[in-house]
Amino acid sequence: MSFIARDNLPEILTRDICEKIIRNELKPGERILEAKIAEEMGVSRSPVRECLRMLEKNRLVELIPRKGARVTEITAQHIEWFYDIFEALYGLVARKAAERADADDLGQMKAALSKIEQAAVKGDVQEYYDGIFEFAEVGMKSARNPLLEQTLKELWPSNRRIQYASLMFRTDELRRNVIFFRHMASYIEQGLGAKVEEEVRAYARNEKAFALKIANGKKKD
Amino acid sequence: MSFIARDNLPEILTRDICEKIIRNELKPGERILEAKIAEEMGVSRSPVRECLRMLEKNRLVELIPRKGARVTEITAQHIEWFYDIFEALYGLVARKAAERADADDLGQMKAALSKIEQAAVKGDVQEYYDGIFEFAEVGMKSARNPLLEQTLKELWPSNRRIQYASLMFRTDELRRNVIFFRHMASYIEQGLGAKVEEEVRAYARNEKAFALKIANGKKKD
DNA sequence: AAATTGTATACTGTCGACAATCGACAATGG
DNA sequence: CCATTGTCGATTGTCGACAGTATACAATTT
Repeated sequence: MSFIARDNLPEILTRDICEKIIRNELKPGERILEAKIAEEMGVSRSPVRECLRMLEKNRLVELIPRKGARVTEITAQHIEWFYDIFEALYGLVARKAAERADADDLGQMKAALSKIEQAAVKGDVQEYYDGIFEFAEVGMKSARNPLLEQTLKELWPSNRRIQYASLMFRTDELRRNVIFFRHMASYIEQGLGAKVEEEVRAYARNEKAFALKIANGKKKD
Repeated sequence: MSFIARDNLPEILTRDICEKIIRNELKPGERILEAKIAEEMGVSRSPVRECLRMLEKNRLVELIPRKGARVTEITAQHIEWFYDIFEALYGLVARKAAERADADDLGQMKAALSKIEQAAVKGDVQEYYDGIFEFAEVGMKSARNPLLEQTLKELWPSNRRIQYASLMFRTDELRRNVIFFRHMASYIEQGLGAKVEEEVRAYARNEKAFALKIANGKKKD
């Protein structure tokens, strides 16, 4: 009765390295050697290569032909670039979700919302972020655009990477941000597309400003 | 003195298959067998596998673990999904381009514009599309957001695939669309971000409607 | 000493072979 | 006759080996 994860090797490797990059254990600019990873994980280079392609799709590594893989940089500029796209795409998600969410979607959204609220009260940053991603996931599902969903999910690791840096500075912000989510859920329920879109965009700009403040605040490290 | 293309194998394969999918020589839903491609192209399966990952990034094939690759479907829904994203992201490109384009950018943009205008007059659809993509490329460069650029370029093959279907129906439309591009160029030059953005979004909605009309017009085929 | 060339070596790119898995169809039992 | 299980062929997943290329460093020249 073995419950061996029947996930394939490349995905396991990807998750592992992904996490290391997000947690900044693998530093920006650092080289990733196929053979080294392969040996560390006890597999051959083939699955490692596929894993690197996936990480490239997630913008966590940069693949240069015949030169190998490097962990991507993440400067203030990168953060700006990311959030500008974030704003546009989640704005779209929000608007469409308001148009198309059904009762089931709304139920899940409220569940995610209360998770966020409780986490904010407790000051549990980890659970707070879990809740946010859950909320976002329901939103994407409600928007009924799988291509958009896929595109955003590929950016998800970048998002987590950016947020990770500001995790410990966040505790005070949580309560303020909860308000955004309440508004979003409410507007979506009422089908107010334009309003949610603006709410989400405002949230994105807010997040961007916060992430930039942190990034600039610690030039060292 | 051999002028062998020193591009790597995977890219050559990718271009080849990419073109076949766009031209509908490989049909939606059709399976792509690694071994078959490998033999046809006289290479081993390794480069073919990498090529398939790239095609997946471009949304031209779908990769299902242990089941292989299939050419993605492209229904009216897919077209809607695509253009909704197109509208949001190119809207962003346009706005940022208006903020950031320099004299050099504007020069290149005008060159692309006159290429488009001439092609429209001649009714040369191929050159028209070349011009459009050139215009879009300058726009993306001007927007100074490499992440956005990368994201959009990954969607580029999908764009071409959708357009390909309507290529032959387009001749009349060209002149009308040229007006859009004139406006865009002009607004960008004047730095009118909000105006270009709206112009681009209108253009996207226009394209979407056209592509949908074609797609619905020929349920057969 | 600075610039250039040569050379070793550490990688990535590609290959062919083998293992694991899936799907279809046949065999078996109810 | 239907459902279940077994088997086979086709196809993907993984591997280790070798080929080819970039990089760092030493040797050579100016």
